[in-house]
Amino acid sequence: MVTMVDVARLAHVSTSTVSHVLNGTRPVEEATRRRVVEAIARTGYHQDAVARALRRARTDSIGLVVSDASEPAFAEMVHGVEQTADTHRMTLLLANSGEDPDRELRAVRTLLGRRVDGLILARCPASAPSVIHSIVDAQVPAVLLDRLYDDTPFDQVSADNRESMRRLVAHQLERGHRRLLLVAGDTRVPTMRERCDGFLDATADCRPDQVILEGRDPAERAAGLREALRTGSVSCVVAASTPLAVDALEAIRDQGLLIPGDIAFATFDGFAHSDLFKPAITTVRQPAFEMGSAAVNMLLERLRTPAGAPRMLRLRQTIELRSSTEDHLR
Amino acid sequence: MVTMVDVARLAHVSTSTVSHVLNGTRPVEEATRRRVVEAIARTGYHQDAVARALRRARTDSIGLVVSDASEPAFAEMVHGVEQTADTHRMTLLLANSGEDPDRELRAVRTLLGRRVDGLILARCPASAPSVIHSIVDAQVPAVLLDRLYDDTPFDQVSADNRESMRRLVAHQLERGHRRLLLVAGDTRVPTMRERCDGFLDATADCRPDQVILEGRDPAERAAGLREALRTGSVSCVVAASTPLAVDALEAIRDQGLLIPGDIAFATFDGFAHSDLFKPAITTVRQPAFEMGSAAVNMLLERLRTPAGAPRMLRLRQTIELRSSTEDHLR
DNA sequence: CTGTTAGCGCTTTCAC
DNA sequence: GTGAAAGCGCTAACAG
Repeated sequence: MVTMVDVARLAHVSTSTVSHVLNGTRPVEEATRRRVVEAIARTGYHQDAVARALRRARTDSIGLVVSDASEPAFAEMVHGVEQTADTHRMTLLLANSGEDPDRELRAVRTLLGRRVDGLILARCPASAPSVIHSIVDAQVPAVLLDRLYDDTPFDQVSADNRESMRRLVAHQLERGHRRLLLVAGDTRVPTMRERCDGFLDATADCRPDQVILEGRDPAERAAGLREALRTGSVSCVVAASTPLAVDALEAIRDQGLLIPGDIAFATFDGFAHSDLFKPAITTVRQPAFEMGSAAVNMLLERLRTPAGAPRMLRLRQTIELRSSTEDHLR
Repeated sequence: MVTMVDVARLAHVSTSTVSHVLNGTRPVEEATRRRVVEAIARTGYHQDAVARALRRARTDSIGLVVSDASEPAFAEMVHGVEQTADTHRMTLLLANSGEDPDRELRAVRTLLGRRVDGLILARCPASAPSVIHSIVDAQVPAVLLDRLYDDTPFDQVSADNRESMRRLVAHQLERGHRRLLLVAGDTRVPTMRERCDGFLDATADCRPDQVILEGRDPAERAAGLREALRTGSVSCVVAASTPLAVDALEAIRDQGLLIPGDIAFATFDGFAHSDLFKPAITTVRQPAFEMGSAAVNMLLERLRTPAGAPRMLRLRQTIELRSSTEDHLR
């Protein structure tokens, strides 16, 4: 392996000069500089980021732990994080907890051990408190992404889930729906909790018939859906996330019901290219890429100014109205 | 920061004993071991992976460079890579070239500088030859994923694109289609080239009317599609990837044509949850997750036994037949 | 079974 | 404007 020593020898300078040429950390006479650059080219030298990191005590890298890389919304966030990190010449270390608290803790510890300069975290339900302690102990800045918690000393980035759901449901109420079903999912997940609260906000006044289907077990959910749909006590279904929407759509299809003819339907996060397919589904869309991007920016800002109270950023979601909620079109 | 020296002092042993306890690299008397473990707990010590990597000259990490993280197929591959890397206690460094050769080269160099133990690469079109040179020079094992090249000394993992396309198109010919349109996309990308070749294989014998729409410019593609569809000279459209399918579906919709009534349609890679939406699209599905997984396994194997000829692995794709090609259902 | 010690390749004082 | 040298925290001979 070719090291700075080889370059220095060839250029008849010290390693410190090579280092300063490489990093532009102090003035170097043009002639010297040129000899060094030349020597680097001849030897094919490349800086060793590991040694550099050890010496400088920073790695120019950030760690990202997501709870479920297979969900499109998270994939987009990962993309946003990668892109923005790259812009700032930071390398991304990616880990996936798969919604498993143990794996999450292991991932966080691994990344801390690798001395990432900062950490971005979409925590999983039942996330261990030691995750937070580990990060605090390591004195590494972190930002929580999407899944927000009250009790943390960290910056946070999320979307206006509660308000978006309130508006979505309010709209359905305006259209005259009085028998609503919310497929709420695992409300231990803050995002889901917020969406659920938004639903309650919307229905608080006019108090329509409503069923809220909580719980994380898909089989149980399917049964609940079947039951609710069969009795015909529902005119509008709202799913709080894509996987929940899949379950709901399957149940609706299996029940032989038509959207929007028999039942109105809307979801959060949704599906790609909804405009190309039927039913075209009304969707509350997260600015997932931007959320990832914002998380990186917050992290880098915090790296510059470690002091100060934790910040919280809520990005606006957009409601894409489509024919699945246009039941007069039937 | 607490280091091994602190632990050693507290446990009244040398740092080498601490190291050996930590890594299990030599027998340590039970009483000593316990003292060390105790001291580690008391101090809250965590191994510094950076220092360790520098000393051992391996990082227990692998680098992944994908060409477009926003395509679902790639997102799945990333997921497969992450999962499998994690199983082997390897950390994943992720970079995204965004189909830009310069960014790709930069990403590869960055990852090599970080001394990844191996590299997985989905190269972009017009990928620079220096990408390969850099990797060879660094003597880092690599495996090419999805996008395959003849001229490389690396292991490769892909799918049987050519054969799958041949079968897909043969099926359409059997159904009586004689006016075919292939939306082939950027055939500089090997994957696209292979799919295109499979199309030619299938039509070689019976020589139906066929149009092959190549090119990477979306606007140009849209114009070509409009033209081909307007003249009514097409009874079956095949798209070679998801983005191409999007363009095609938009054109078909804008032309007021119905699938499968007016026109049969099939695509590669496709959309998530195709069974929930209309038109339900016949799709050749890549085992994307498995491809990522296989790439990691090949890489680790190569790490163990660096010698030997490059291997090539082709995973089987599956053809999911749906109603978009069932034109008798009209 | 355990300790001493020489670095891994780099950055950064400090001195000239 | 440049160089000498001291480590960053760890592993792995080597020696006992």
